[in-house]
Formats: sequence, structure tokens, C-alpha cells
Amino acid sequence: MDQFIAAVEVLRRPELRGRPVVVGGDGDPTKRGVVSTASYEARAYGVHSGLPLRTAARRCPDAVFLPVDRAVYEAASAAVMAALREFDAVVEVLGWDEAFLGVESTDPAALARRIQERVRAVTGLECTVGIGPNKLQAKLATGFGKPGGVFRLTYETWYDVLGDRPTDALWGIGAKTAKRLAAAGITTVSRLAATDPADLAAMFGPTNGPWLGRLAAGHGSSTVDGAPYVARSRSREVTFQRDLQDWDDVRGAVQDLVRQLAADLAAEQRLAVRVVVKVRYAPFVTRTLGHPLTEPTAAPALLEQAALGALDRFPERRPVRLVGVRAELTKP
DNA sequence: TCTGGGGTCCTAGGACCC
DNA sequence: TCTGGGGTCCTAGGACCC
Repeated sequence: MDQFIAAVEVLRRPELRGRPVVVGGDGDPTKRGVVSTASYEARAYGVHSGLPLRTAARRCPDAVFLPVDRAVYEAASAAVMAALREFDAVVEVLGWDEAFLGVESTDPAALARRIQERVRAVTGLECTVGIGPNKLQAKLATGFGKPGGVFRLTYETWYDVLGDRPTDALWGIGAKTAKRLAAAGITTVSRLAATDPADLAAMFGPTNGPWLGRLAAGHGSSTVDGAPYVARSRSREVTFQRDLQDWDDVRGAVQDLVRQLAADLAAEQRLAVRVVVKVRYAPFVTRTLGHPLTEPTAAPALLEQAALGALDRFPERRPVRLVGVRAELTKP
């Protein structure tokens, strides 16, 4: 989906169409928070996902800032996925605004156009379709087709399109791995593909190293899995507008989060086997500590006991900017 | 100018067992 | 007096993605 969250907001407030729209946090750009999605008009000012809201407000003071409204995006997402399932294809959902369709077709571009038309008719939202021989190429092709286009990648065109791009253009290589590769003189997708897998194995391990090389050559899974998504964990976390100095307050925040999490588990009828507490200290250093449960449970009192037990084990009582609680779940 | 919230998977080291 | 080799499980951290 193109600028999905911003597009959903414009859909219910048509007067915003054509204006810079920034969705993130609680909609107050003077607070701690980051941009979830910026409309293309806002992106022209250098505003993008992950940017601190305060920075976004400085770059684009005239933007409309809106709070994140999960329930509305989930509903829009469900409508999109339902439209995709009308087609004769396996649908693998990837988050709110992306899906793979497993299709064998002699004219995939024509099918892509029909998909776009149907999604627009059902939801009023625009999407881009990427086509490829596997999920990696299809996913990357989508990026080149935005906004609103259809783009196809094949093994024949792979290096023409991606060869000279930086390694972090690949799906699965982020800033850290790109930096380590660059330190070894590997700056482009072509260079990575031409690197001896043994050298990559020495740098990144016997599994990950060679995998990076295959990624750079455009190889990846073409298995589209239509099985419904089953979460392996559920979590709640909160960043405080001002760092908490008093660990009694941290403890209280953990108790609040456990109450929310317990309600989530009850609503989904899922059981936890382990509780993990996350603490982000004021200079943005993050630590996690876990506590196993003696048996699978969703009982609030037992979850709280485990979370507070984990919290007690944090050795440093420095100021805290974020706490989180995560439950690792049994299979339903 | 600091840097959200919700996830997944992999790895390395230690505990423990035979 | 010191101690091999193989295996599994758990935990914390890292990296990545939307």
C-alpha cells in the first residue's frame, strides 16, 4: 500500500488530500515520538518514517500532525486483504499494508493492474505491485514501482536495477550489516554477490554469511504461505515523556503494562510461558531480563509476579525512558 | 533534534546431561 | 590429578522489519 497510514487518514478527512500529513505518536509533535507514516507531500520536506516528531515539525511546520489510530488501520488492512483474497492466489500477509500473492501467470502485469483496481474499488486506497520470481525480488520490485505502479524484476534485470545500489537496498540488510560490509570494501549489491561465500562465512557466520551472498544475487524463497498469522509473543511498552527517576514509578508502570498485556492475552485466549521486561535507560541503552512461568498461564497475578521478579533483577537503578513487558506464548 | 511500538529470527555462551 | 566429546536447553543481546 502507498503511504498506507497517511492514506487511510486522508480517506476519512478528504480536506487533507494534497496537504503534508504526518501520523505518529499522539499527534503532538512537541512530544517524544516518531513518524509512523508521512504523506508524499510531507516527504518532500524530508519527513519520513522513524523520524522524531519534533524534527518533522521543524522540517515541515505546516504539516497536519495526527495521532496513531491502530483500530482504524487494522480495519482498513482487513479490507485490503479481503480484496486480495478474491483472486485465485495464495495470500501471505506481511504486516498491515503488504502481502505476497503466489501466482503463476503468463501475464502478471495485467493481473497486477486488476489487483490495483480491485483494491481501489473496495478500499479507496492505492497500491503498488511488484512482480518477481521469488519473494525477495517481488518485494524489492514494489519499491521501484511506487507510487501506484507495477514493476517487474527478473534474474535478467536484477543487476541492471540493483547492481550498483548500496547493500542495504536489499531486504534483510540494514545499517549495521551494510557498515560491516563497507568496512570490508563491499559497498554494492554486485560486489556482495561476487564475494567468496567463504569470506562472508568468516565475517558473518556459516549460515548468515553465505545467505548474504545469495541475497545479493537475487535468490530467495518463493514459498507463499497462506496460513493465518499466529503471534509467538505479545508485548506492551511505553516511552515516558520525561525519564522516570524513581524506580517505584518504574515498578508501577510495569504493573500497568502487565494489566494491559493480561487483557490482550485473555482477549486472544493465549497463554504465556515466559515474561520478559525491557528497560531503556536515559542514554538509550536497552536491557532485557526474563522470568519463566512454572506453567502456561494468562493469570494477571502470575504475570505480574514474573514481571516484577524480572524487574527486581535489573542491577542498575538509573533514570528510565522506556519500560516494556513481553509475553512469550504457547502455540494455541 | 534525539531516537515509538509491535514484532521475528539468529547467535553465543553457560548450564546441564550422558 | 584432572578431565573428552557430543548434545540440548535456556537466556540475553543483536539485527532487522513494518
